[in-house]
Amino acid sequence: MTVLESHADTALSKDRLRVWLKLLKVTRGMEAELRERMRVEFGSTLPRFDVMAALARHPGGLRMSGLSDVLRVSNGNVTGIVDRLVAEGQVARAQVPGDRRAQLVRLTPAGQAEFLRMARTHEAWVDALMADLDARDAAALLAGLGRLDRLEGQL
Amino acid sequence: MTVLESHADTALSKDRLRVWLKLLKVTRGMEAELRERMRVEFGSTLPRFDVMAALARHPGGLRMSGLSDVLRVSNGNVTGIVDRLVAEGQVARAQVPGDRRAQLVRLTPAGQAEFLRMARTHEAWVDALMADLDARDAAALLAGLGRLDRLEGQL
DNA sequence: CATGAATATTTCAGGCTTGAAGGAATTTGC
DNA sequence: GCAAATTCCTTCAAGCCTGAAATATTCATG
Repeated sequence: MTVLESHADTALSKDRLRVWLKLLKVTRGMEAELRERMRVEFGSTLPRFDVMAALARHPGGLRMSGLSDVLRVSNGNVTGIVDRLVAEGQVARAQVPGDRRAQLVRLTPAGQAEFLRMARTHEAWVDALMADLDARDAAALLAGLGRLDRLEGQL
Repeated sequence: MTVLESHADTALSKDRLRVWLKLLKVTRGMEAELRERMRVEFGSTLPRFDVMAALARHPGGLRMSGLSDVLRVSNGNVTGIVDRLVAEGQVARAQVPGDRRAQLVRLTPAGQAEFLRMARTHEAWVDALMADLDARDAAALLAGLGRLDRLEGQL
């Protein structure tokens, strides 16, 4: 950091703030659109879809705390979402042999089928929402976002 | 769109999905960090800060529906947040002369002072969280995000 | 001017989210 | 083997958020 940058409110500071505001705007906008479509098309929600996606990537199942870690969401939150998925029959809880505290959560066959249906559609939605992005734009965004992602980990 | 791109799951599709997932991860991560700091440092929240920021940019005040438009949040949501800000003394509701349906919401002097304090700190937090971003990165991100922002408006 | 349409806001149910507190089971250290 | 610390999960209060319904007021039109 040079002397010229050592005070707040440099041009760079302002640009970073602008990036943050745009990041928020774009992410919230896309999320709102995807949430609405999820609701109308599947009668589901993004958090439920996220849980199912995590379970789909772990065919052996995940513990509640495993879900909490993977999704970076509080434990209590996972409890509520899994409760609803169980009520819908998309997911099942099972005992963990050696540990009576833990629960293993797995997609049911119905949940697996439904997830595949949702995942394909969801991917197409994202693709359409990002239609303006060519391979170059995507690479540039991934690079920039990668920097932000790395820095956060350090906190 | 060329013939090669006319089926789902092209490399570009995958890249777009990757961008979306990273966007979500970075935004959620930063938001969680900012939320926590807002809570600890100011006993406040991002939604309340957003409302105050909108009002700070409109010294004449905003109607409830104006806030709803600017923040892109539902009407009912604004009601609750403004209720809390009123209870805290940061914001006041006033009658609109010609229209007894409407409410004009304004920052109180205390709310204005508190907002300035929060805004300065918030900007510094964002700056620090994005320390890895140089002017070039910021410009690239703004450009890429701008494309996503534009496309959404078309929905 | 009356009445039906449009507008501004609130209320509500349902769901997501957190942080904190609590209960149950396991692990650790002596 | 046992007490203390840790781990796993749930519960809870408070807040945010949406979409839909209800209320109140204003506008438009005949």
